[in-house]
Amino acid sequence: MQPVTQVQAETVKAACSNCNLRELCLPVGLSVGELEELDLLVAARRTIVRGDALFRSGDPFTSLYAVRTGFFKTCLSSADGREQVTGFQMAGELLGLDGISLERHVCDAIALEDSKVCVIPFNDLEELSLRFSELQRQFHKIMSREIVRDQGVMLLLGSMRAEERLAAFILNLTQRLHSRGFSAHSLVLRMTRQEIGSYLGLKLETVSRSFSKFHEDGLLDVKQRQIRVLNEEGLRHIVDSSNC
Amino acid sequence: MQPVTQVQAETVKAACSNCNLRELCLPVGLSVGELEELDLLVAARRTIVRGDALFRSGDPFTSLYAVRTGFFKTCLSSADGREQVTGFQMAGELLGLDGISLERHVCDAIALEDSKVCVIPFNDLEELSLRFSELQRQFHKIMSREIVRDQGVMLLLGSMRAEERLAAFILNLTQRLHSRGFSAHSLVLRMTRQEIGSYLGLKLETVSRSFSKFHEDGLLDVKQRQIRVLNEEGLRHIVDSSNC
DNA sequence: CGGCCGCTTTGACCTGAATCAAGCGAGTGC
DNA sequence: GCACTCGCTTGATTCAGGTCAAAGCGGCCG
Repeated sequence: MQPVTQVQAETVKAACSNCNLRELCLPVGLSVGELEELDLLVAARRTIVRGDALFRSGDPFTSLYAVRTGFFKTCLSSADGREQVTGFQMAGELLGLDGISLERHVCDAIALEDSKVCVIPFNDLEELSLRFSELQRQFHKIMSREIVRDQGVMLLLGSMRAEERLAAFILNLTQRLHSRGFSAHSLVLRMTRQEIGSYLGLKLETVSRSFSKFHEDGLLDVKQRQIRVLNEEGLRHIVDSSNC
Repeated sequence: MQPVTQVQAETVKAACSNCNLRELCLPVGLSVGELEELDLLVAARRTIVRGDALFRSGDPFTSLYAVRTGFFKTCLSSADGREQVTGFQMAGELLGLDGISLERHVCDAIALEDSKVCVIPFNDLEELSLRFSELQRQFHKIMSREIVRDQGVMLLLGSMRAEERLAAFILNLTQRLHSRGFSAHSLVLRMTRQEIGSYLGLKLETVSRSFSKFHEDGLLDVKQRQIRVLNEEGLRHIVDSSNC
């Protein structure tokens, strides 16, 4: 089996076909044969140390990146210096979709902890998805999911109040962590209050105060970045109790 | 030429290959032969009268829609009754991308004036784009553009003040209308203050007050829904004068 | 060990936008 | 032509969240 023997140890371990993230990532629904071809395509890995950029706004777009381990933020900087965190990405999530449109990235992707990504050369991916309709379909679903996610954030930013936003954010994080095999109740925030605030359209003080409020109300245990959800139902109730 | 003779008069007129929107729409970059195949695919048109839905949240997803004439809003309704307008679409823009992910639409698309759309069966589109890499590429770019657009809205909602949001909105509308051959200075709003407010995360009174302010300051001529941009540079200055 | 620095919390105060309320204007139907 | 409705404007008031300021908490490095 040439394809396997010619790659290095780390790479073999990281192949899509035996990656424990494959049910969350691009390979969903692919056959064994298709997976093997995808393995060939996703040859390169990259390690990004905390604080470094995977790509920056203006960089030529060549590849998509699948997060293997670690945690990222994406942020948009407008001409006048405004910065908006547009998302946080964890294992199994795809980065770089923004770049397809203009063949340049339009946002920055910054590692919030030491991270590893699989590099997916986009031309190769497009070519492969000309042959594998399942891959094409899965890729379209991923892009569409991103659009739906963004619209959800628009709903949050456009119509929720501070505590509702934070509650929704925490629930979203725990749910995503849970589906990756982590606890549904305990989490360690990888981002600052500032970054949470930017994402949620709030100032860091407001984020901090809302955390304190949740703590007082027995919904959360908050110790700096260590969060423990004590009353998930209560959080859920905050999110959709708004206009009643 | 069978393909042409077998379709009806209206349809011939509306074929992608001689549609005046083709430079804005899906066919960008396609060859003549590819365009002809696309014509066959986009067989159906639909007329939607003002106030009616093209699709609604929960509807099974079967097709994308390209706006031929008219004007739409898309809006997301959350479980608890919140409503958020997530976008306004005009000629040449694609509707329905949200549905790919779950094979159901997750938002409503409502016609704000009597409108016509081309119906693009999604399975056929995916199949055709297995054969035409240019079509596939163009489709990916359109999806990516939508992601970038949504992130721009997130920036707006997350970090701009009321008047900045409205100024950005007006500039965006005029720019899109202009690139469709309309005046860059005069426009007729197809949506209510309420709908603008929902899109911008503001209450209708705030939208109205901001319009009045722009009028006082000589930036706009506002007569109900008739808008005339008097000082585009001034509007632009408002948008990016925020945090200086 | 001690001091520095970045992040977070908390308090006091301020303000931009929401809310509440009234009236206007333009279409629409009778 | 008149009443009705719907959307828009404008004013008065309120309040959620922003701003400014100070102090606490770790972690890191010399």
